[in-house]
Amino acid sequence: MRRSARRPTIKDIARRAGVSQSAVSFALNDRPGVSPATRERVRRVAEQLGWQPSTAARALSGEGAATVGLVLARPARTLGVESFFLRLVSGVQEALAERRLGLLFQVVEDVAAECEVYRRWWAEHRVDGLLVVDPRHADARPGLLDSLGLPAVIIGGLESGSADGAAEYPAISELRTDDAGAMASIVDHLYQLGHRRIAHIAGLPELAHTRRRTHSLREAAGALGLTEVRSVSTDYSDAQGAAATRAVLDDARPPTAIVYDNDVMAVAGLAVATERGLAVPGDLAIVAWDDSVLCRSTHPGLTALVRDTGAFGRRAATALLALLDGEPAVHVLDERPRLTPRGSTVPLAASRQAHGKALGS
Amino acid sequence: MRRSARRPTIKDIARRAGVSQSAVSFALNDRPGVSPATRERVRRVAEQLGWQPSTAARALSGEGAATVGLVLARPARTLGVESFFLRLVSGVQEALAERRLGLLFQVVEDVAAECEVYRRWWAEHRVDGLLVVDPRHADARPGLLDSLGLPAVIIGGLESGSADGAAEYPAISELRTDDAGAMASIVDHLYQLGHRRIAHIAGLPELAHTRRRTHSLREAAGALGLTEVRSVSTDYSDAQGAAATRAVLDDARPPTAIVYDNDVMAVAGLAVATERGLAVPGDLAIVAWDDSVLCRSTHPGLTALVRDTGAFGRRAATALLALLDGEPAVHVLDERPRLTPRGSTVPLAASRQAHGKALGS
DNA sequence: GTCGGCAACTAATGCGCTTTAGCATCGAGT
DNA sequence: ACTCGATGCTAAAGCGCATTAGTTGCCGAC
Repeated sequence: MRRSARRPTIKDIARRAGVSQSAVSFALNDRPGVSPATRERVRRVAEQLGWQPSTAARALSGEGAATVGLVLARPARTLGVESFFLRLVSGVQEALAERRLGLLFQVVEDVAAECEVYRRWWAEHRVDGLLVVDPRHADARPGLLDSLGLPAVIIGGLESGSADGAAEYPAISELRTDDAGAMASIVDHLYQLGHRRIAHIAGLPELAHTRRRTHSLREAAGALGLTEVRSVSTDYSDAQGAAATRAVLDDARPPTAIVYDNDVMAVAGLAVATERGLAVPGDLAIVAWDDSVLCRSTHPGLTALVRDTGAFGRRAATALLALLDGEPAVHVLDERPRLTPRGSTVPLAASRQAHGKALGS
Repeated sequence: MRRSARRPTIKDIARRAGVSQSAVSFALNDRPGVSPATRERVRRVAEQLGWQPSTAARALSGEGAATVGLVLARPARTLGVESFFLRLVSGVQEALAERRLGLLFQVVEDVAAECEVYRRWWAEHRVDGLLVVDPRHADARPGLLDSLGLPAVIIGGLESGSADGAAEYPAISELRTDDAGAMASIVDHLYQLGHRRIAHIAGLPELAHTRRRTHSLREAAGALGLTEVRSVSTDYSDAQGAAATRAVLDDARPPTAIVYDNDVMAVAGLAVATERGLAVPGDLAIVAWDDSVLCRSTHPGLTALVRDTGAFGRRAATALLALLDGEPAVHVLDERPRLTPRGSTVPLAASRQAHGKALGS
């Protein structure tokens, strides 16, 4: 078995450059105390040897682990089609790469396990900061991370209420999604198409954004004088999406438009509608929250709320970098997603009015 | 700004337990040299203090970084619906969790960047081993990792040819997918349904498994005396899947069955068929390689090749753990995925024979 | 009764790096 | 001429752990 090549250390560089180790350290970290000539020479030797600082040694001497963590708490069952995360992570990495930060990623079953991971990572000195996803109502994680002194960015934002721009915790930022604005744009869109009865097939009720969307639907509908709106919560799965669709369609006064909290359920809902002989968009309009290839592959294509998930991740990571640099925590609102109309919602004039039954009062 | 609580160290434990630091180290690492009583006492103190070994310190004293790496080389554009990876990673973590190993995850644009990441991780001492995905024809990565002395598991396996069980590199294992067996089962299934002209909408041509599948299709078809089979390669996107579908359907003698290398393209292909007025499965049978919610949400449901991706990831991680323990590299063949028939392929008797045109000669 | 040998520990070293303290050297100021 | 203060460097300590080389105390063997 061939031995692995030894990694070069600053000692090797020092020897080759004919200086002390500390001089090398100064030179490579842009610290004063070395002449420009020496600095340049050391740099060249380091380059030539392919030297990279050992993160372990750096971490040990107090520099931090050069790593941020991201834990995804999802039961394995729910990991279905999840285009969101990979794109988010991809964006995150773009921002992290500039600082050569690594991303420690873990999938766990639930939030309790997630908290354990945070504790362990903290004690093990593994991460400098965290990206927290799927914020929940009365979320215990920000408090925990604050007490551990780990900077973090809450991706998605916590509650709807405290949009004050002030930080509750000194080292925990929030990147909020504009759920209220997005929901308003959906409701407006549907209203203008003539819809008066709207159902919202939501995701997990404990998630903060589910609560925000549910709340915003009621607000937006109220502003337009609509009373026949309802939200039903699910676990985001196609099965529950289909079941919820059947439930709302079985209503005495069924909705003429359904808003789904993810693409998977929207597609499942479309299947249910087809199964029942309901024409989409003629008898039922469908809107999906979050676009993906699914929304484009169906017949008709599904009107969807499009956001640039990569950019979202990039902004979240950038916010974390700012925290790591010691800047104060911020609460920022992300840009509003755009509603992209497709075949599943169509102006009244173009829809099959002839049926008469298509739209509510 | 509140200071973060100090992490307990082995020194704290030593002080509280009234022994030396080395005794603590021995006690906690199950090394001889301490009495059972002392060992127990030290353990209790450690527990009480919530002590966890600092990975940085461990790594520095030669114990490895307690981390494995996984790099995904995909242009951001291609990160569409990718249920496979999250499930794979989820499985990987289950196996890693037992040893408290972390997973360093990175998304990059291409294989060149991937290799750079490997080099950097090696130099930075960040990982003990790697999981390599998307193995390619004439892949440079195994050679690189071997020269760096980093153990690795090639997920999916390299070439079809060298099924000799022997390892080319001493610390690089392969977990092969049984593409040949799976393709044979698909072809058999279609053959028994009466199909004689089969098209294969493949993925990226440079991927090893694409080559294996393409090759296996020819083999399996040849064994049954079928000559009218073809493979078309794509980038896995819905767009190219649809385009390839149109291309093969435009053929003078179009296929009566299409096998898609992923679920996204299969759904896109179904949409194309519907668009053209082709009945599925009457006029065209569709098989998807890899199941997901997509295949279940369409009408008809898509016959798919189902594999337990979580278990696959678990096996890969387990193979890596074995390597890290110093066991020799192995080349193992993973279990054959099961073909799950759904509405998109139906026995001849049940399909719309009346049309006559449904099946080829 | 002495000594080898073992059990149970402690002391000390090193991993690769950052950082503080220390040490020459040199030019400028008085 | 001698000091002062930069400047450019080296020596050494320390981060938290594993590990190797002692060090003690005790028991059995001779």
